[in-house]
Amino acid sequence: MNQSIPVNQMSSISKSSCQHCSLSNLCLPLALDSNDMNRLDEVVNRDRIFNRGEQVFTQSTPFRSCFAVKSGAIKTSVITESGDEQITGFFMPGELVGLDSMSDDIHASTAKALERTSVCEIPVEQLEQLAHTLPGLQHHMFHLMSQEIRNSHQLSVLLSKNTAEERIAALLLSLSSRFQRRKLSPTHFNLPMARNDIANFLGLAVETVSRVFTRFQNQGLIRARGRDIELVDLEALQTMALGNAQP
Amino acid sequence: MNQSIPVNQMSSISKSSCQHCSLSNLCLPLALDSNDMNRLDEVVNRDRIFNRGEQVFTQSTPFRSCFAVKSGAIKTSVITESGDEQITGFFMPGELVGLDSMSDDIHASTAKALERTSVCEIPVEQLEQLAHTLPGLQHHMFHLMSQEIRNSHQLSVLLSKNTAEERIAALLLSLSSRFQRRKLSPTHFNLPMARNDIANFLGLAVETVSRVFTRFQNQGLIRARGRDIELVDLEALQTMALGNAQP
DNA sequence: TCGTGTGATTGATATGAGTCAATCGATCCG
DNA sequence: CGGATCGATTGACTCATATCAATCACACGA
Repeated sequence: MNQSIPVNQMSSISKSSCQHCSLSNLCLPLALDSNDMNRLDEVVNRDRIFNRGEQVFTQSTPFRSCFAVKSGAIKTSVITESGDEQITGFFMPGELVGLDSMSDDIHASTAKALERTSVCEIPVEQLEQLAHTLPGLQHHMFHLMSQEIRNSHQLSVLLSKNTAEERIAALLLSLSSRFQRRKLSPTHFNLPMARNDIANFLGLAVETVSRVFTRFQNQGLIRARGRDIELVDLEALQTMALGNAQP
Repeated sequence: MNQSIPVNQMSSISKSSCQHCSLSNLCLPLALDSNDMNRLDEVVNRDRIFNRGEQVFTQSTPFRSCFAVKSGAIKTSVITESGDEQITGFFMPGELVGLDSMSDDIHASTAKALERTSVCEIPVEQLEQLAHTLPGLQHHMFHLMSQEIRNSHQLSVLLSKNTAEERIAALLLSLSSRFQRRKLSPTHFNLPMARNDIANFLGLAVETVSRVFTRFQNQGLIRARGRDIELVDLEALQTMALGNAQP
């Protein structure tokens, strides 16, 4: 159990340990001290690679693992009985995918790589066991899951209360702050997803998304060339995202 | 630790133990054997009563406890920065409220009693500790939270993909199945919430809700007099709720 | 180099649900 | 009992966004 690796050998595995992962301050290790991190290291199945469009897991198949995004991006979606897809989330590096099926036996959603993506696979059975041993990890898991609930509630608010413009402003700002957390530019980035995905996620038609993008561009709020996005007027976007505030 | 109560004394406390709660097969005890249930009993703050309209907890106040609904009903909602309310869920007896704030320090939502409601208060600190000791409870908590995520995703689907009629049909059926779980009539019940709440929850105007109710009534799908609802044609409602299935 | 396909944009039109406004019904209370 | 209040219903009109349809633009393989 305490088979930790001597320090002087660590550099050789730096790429494949939570300790040295550049995302350790965003991901699960966030909750652990270095001793406990080794325990986590032992159960993580590192560096699984998926190409754009490949499924990481599929709705209604047995649920065995959660996945932490290391690089790239993932979308999750549920397929309704009537056959249409609703994207339920976008996941960026450092974020944990699959929590909507925790302690269930089948996946409640499908996860698909939006671009070439590497993930760490964390078998649930061992994750639960570990969480049982390490109170900090259990606490963190609860935290992540409740955050996921709040995110989803936030989406519900967007969908039921906000206009197309407000929804898109909100999405752009959400992405922005997530890039910022990773020390990347919060104002200039590449959208990992297609217009279609944005539309689906926000409950809009693709055409509407397109129109809003050009409108934003004309108003000088953003500069967009395909997936290359520059947020020019953050302030204005923030006001926009807040919606029709009537005092 | 093993201070279980002799069997012959149990009846005297039947009203205030998880063991003898009629909801034990729906609620947290579901995950526990009778020994462990006593541990839970010790930390639960039983029989807190709230009158209609009273807040069980309030958004942005310190988060200390989750609440299990014993009787009555609760709605949870988030208030956006722009000041409007979005109801995020209705909670019926046997259901756990407050999971969206687990392991956070402030409440992410407000919970309000829809009618005279009694709840069991479960302090989170002790709940986490207990979950740490009892793997079954931890597992169940993960399960409940992931279920909450799925519910919220389901709501997102409704809000972004379905018409007013489909949303209302879906809500009625959801309530129906929850009454059924409690061995109550799945076809004849009293709505715990006002039209206004339904509208808010489903992202509709009150007027629309009203119109759909009367339309359903005219089509012979339901019989409604105020909050008294009878589901006359379950089949048709189910087809309706599935939405525009195009084969 | 040229199709060919996929995703994005733009325009014209239709519609589901929101908004505004009036009425109704029930409950409450002086 | 009669006025007041609150929730629910119904009607008339409006509007944001979907839908339908065409074009555009870029990437890719032959």
